[in-house]
Amino acid sequence: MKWSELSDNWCPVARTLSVVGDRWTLLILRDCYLGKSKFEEFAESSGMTRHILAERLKRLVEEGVLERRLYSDAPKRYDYVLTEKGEELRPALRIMKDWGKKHMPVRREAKA
Amino acid sequence: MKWSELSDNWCPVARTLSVVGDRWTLLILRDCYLGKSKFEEFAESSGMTRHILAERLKRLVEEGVLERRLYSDAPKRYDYVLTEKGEELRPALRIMKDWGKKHMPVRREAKA
DNA sequence: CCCCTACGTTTTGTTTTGGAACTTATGACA
DNA sequence: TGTCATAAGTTCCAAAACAAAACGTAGGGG
Repeated sequence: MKWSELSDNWCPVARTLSVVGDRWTLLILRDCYLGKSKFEEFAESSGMTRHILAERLKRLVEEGVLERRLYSDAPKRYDYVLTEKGEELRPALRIMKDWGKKHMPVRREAKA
Repeated sequence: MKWSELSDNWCPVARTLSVVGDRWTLLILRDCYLGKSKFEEFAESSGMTRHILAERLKRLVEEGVLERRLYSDAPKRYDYVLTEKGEELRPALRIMKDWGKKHMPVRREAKA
């Protein structure tokens, strides 16, 4: 089965994961919860490639998790802010943060 | 940046995601929370390929999220059960379930 | 004019995934 | 004895996703 077919799965967990259950997407949300909103901020903070970042942002906007907002007219610049729908995933990230702190100690040097 | 380098990130969310933040892994955990434990159960329930399933189970065992358990001597058969570490991610899945119910309605026919 | 910022897109080569067939060990049936 | 079924994987190959780096675009500042 392809991942893309998951958005109509009977299981609500699967449908949620069809939006945020890939590599990187939840890291974008983490940055949003930390107050970041700009493309360059996400790119630098997460270490993901600009290619993938652009794709994921597009999808998050399509799904109504983020909103693309014009914040500068000249030159045209857009950033990304959480919608209410996006805010409601915050508790899940909080649990992952606590779980990581407890169960996933850093072994080598931190990189980013 | 490669995904595999994420396990030593400074951010505990990133470290958590280095284990469960890919396509399919959280779906395995969902099945575990629903009481499933067998390879064939996971394969059928999630719709993922056996190839990927085997890889993900191996990783979850390595990370101490699941435990591989001999449940039949002849023929040798193994299944997978949650450790305490694995149990502690359950609340995150619960949030995703609620989020999916609220924000991700099924559009077409359910498949699996 | 030329360089800087910032949000992307394109290109190229590598890695991961999807799908299906195959393996191994055993029990059940006839 | 031979054939079928079960269950946990493994192997193969083509297709899709990804990483890295360069390029594009639309101003602003010196």
